[in-house]
Amino acid sequence: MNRNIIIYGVSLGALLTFLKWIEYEFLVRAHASDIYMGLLALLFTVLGLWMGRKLTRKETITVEKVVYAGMPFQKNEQALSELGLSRRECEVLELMAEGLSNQEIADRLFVSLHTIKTHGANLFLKLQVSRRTQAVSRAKELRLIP
Amino acid sequence: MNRNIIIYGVSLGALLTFLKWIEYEFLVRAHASDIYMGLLALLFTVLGLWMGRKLTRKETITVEKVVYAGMPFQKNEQALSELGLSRRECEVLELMAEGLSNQEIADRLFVSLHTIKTHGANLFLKLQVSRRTQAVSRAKELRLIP
DNA sequence: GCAGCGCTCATACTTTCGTATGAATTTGCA
DNA sequence: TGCAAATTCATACGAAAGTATGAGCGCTGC
Repeated sequence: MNRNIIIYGVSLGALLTFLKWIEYEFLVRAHASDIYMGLLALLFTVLGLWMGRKLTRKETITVEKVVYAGMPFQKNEQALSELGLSRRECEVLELMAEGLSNQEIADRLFVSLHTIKTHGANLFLKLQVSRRTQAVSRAKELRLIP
Repeated sequence: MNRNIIIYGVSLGALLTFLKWIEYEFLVRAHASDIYMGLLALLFTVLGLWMGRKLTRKETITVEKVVYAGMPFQKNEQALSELGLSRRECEVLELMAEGLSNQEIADRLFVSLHTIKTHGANLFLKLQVSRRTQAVSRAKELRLIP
């Protein structure tokens, strides 16, 4: 186990956490009273990044190695954009991963069963699979879902 | 997305990082000059745990969900024996998680499609689900599969 | 021995899933 | 504003999955 990677893991974890917090707090709930929590997360980020910089002058590491090293799940946005998955397709994929049937997904998203089937077909095409379980398995590989 | 879980994830991540650092530094390399790095990791840990406590006063979350959200997989043998899954059922479950169809599983295990369906039915009964995707999702929750 | 369990296979039926194809509507962006 | 992409809905059919039920075989412990 490389210590540099460990420390970098913490810093990246904190950074990603902060970004997620920003997204959630400012775009979804907008509870101003909790802002200081975000600032603390920012502090985490800065400290972590500083430590990471200090410790990795000599060695360069890949991001993949770190994200898997015990940190909370972070979606692989690059793979996501490369695949060209749309917002709705991602939602369907996540619900598929929870084990919901097409009908249940349709009810959850307030659309028809046909729509979910269409999204599913496009999803399978983009992920190059032919069944929902394969899609979930592949999406996990690509870190599109936890 | 639950913010509490995110923050808890960071704090636990930091804690685990710290423990790993301890293990590495004191048991493997023992470089006394780098101790302040460990202290910073400890600071991370304390801050993270404090934030986690502060943010989870109202809601309680299970530790399992967080600790295993990126840790190396270890099969939950206790849950396995409590459910009473047989060896064959476990094999089928694992192959289901890989996204294989019943027919493919049958071919892989050199048995008939009927057998796999029977195993599947028993599996769903024991896991209290009704579809393979749900079974995989549930098995992941119970840490029967990675 | 034999009862119990796991594994196997089978038939028959229902449900869900996946594919093919077409089309209307909405949305994001140049 | 206009076009491309995304989203939505639909019909129809074949494939896969799931349920119900029954039964034979081999191993293990009492």
